[in-house]
Amino acid sequence: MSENVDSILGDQASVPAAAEFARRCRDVGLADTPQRRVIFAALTSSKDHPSAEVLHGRVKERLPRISLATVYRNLSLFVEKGLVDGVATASSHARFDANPHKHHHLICKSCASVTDVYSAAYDALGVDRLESGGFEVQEIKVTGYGLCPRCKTKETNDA
Amino acid sequence: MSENVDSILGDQASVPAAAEFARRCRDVGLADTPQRRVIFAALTSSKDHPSAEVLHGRVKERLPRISLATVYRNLSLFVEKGLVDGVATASSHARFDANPHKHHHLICKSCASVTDVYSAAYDALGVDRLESGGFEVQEIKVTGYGLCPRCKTKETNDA
DNA sequence: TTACGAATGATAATCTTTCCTAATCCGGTG
DNA sequence: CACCGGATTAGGAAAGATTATCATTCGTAA
Repeated sequence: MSENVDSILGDQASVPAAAEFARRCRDVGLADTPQRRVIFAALTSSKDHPSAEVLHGRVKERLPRISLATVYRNLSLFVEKGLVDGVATASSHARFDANPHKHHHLICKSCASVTDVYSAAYDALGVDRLESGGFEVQEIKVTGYGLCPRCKTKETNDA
Repeated sequence: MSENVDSILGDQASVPAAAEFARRCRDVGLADTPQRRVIFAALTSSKDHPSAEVLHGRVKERLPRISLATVYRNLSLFVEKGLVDGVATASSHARFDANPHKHHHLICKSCASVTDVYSAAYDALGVDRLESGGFEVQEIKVTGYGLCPRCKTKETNDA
């Protein structure tokens, strides 16, 4: 493991950033590995929103032997632990409904079930409260993540 | 094509529903095919939010020869045309950022680019305006879909 | 430094999308 | 109401993307 892991962030920032990352890993119960340092650093220095594959390409410049699976695995872990933010753009692994009324969704983090919800308060805000920088917003989706009633009681009993 | 396409919805409802579906297809420029009728009917009669694969299983009871690709293709078309609603539950085809500030996303329907946005108005509403039926909401994501500045000017020129 | 649990890399399995060709749908005609 | 022609669609297979598995290596705390 001889690559200079930190230089992605630039040499001044690298040492504090590495220490900060190590601390955040410890906080959420993840080991501080070179691969994770590089993945996180590459994402931090990305201005776009790269996909796992694109990020893998960037990371490989520093760690040529890193596996694509490692990138997928850790991005997903980072999202789960709240270290990074993920957006699903395409329809993959999607779930569908034909409910014709305007509604939003609640997704259970534990069992992945989906529930329809209605919220006049959110609908009232509308599109223009989210527009910025010339982006024309046509539709807004609000999604809540948490625990469905069934999983909530289950978690309580486990603890 | 001898299967009884409409009976999924029950015999009383079937005839009006079929005509209604044909009309909606015409409105959005899609041909009215047996496969689409069955897919849509199966989704309409589903109380859960089935995935493409699950729905394919249900549809196959009526059209045993229907291809999984057809189900994926048409669900995606239905979402695009607004006939049904889709939710991305897993991380597939996801895009990532390490922006540590609370933010939401704008997704361009044309080029799929992702932009960060901040909205005090939406953040102010908070979690409880979306809770219902005992679901414990821990986090809310607001996503806007539309046209980014670059694609907006492009569309204008095309038309 | 050691020992144990966790993470990586490689590959296989799974899921989703795309491509290509033959069949089907739709509007206008006879 | 059956038929024709152009455009759209379905099926099947192949490509692409994501996830799971497993032996080996690594990180961490004592």
